[in-house]
Amino acid sequence: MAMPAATTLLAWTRLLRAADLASQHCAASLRALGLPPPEWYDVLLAIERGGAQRPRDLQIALGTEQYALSRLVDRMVKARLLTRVPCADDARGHLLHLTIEGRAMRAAMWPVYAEAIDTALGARVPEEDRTALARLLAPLAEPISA
Amino acid sequence: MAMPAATTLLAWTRLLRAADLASQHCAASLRALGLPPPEWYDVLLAIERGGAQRPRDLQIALGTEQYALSRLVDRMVKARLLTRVPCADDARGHLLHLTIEGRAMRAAMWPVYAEAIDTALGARVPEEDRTALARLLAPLAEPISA
DNA sequence: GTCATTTCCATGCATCCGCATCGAAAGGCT
DNA sequence: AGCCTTTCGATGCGGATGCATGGAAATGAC
Repeated sequence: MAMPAATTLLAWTRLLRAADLASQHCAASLRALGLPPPEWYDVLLAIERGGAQRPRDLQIALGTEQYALSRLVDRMVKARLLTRVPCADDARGHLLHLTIEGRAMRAAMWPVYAEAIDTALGARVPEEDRTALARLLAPLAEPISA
Repeated sequence: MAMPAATTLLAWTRLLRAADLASQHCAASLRALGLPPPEWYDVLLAIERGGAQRPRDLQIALGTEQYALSRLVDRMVKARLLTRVPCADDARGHLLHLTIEGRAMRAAMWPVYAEAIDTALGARVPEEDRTALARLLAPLAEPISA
């Protein structure tokens, strides 16, 4: 029945609550300005940094579900931020390229996204504690049962 | 443009990733045994601990959106775990009572929920670090802009 | 009392998610 | 070559979410 230790329960509830509040705040900030949700930014950034990629690669990098990414890409293509280009060496897949508007959108989102992150996290935890927090969270940011 | 500090970005990504992995694991564990999702447990526990409550109280205690809770309660009533009882002193609302099955369900969920929490968190972070983690997360678990 | 405001909860509608499954191509085996 | 298995990505369908709004009761101002 493995009753978790009290410290485990406390860390658990705070972890979930903190992440929920933070991501809520971030999504709300973007939405308030008519900008797309955070996931869009993550996709745009990943492609801008890593160059054109295949859905599978993005899926792994971003930790999303396969079908979720597939549909997210659908929406972003429809919004003309991404294009699907047939893949030369694998006819099953395709490469995701940023459009000009895609780059522009990422640039437009960044200040808002950054500000939201700083309000939700940076401004509420001193530098030293943020470092410690990142260190303590490191093992938890790895896939479970590793 | 408030470019967040590097430590802020690192803590940010790990916080979101860690919480996502943890809650995914927990939801998956329950689902694998045909049990309801974690939110149901939280509602059942809150009522079992605090006695019959009004939706508004639960909403605040659990940090959910008003409409989300309303529909969550709908589902739980339909599943016969909860009953809505007219409220004597306020005809707008009602009190949420646990049914026998509600109590039984909470009891049935707990071992699985507990095991999942321990696997996702307790077993991956030593006691000392969990304490530190809880302390560092404390400010972030409070509503933003407070 | 009357009327405006606020609180409490539900719901229509569009979107999004989760699960299972599918078709198609690639890779492996004999 | 032929066939089986694995990988890649999309999608049908039911259900959940978010947003806005609705209606009804309570509260407050006068």
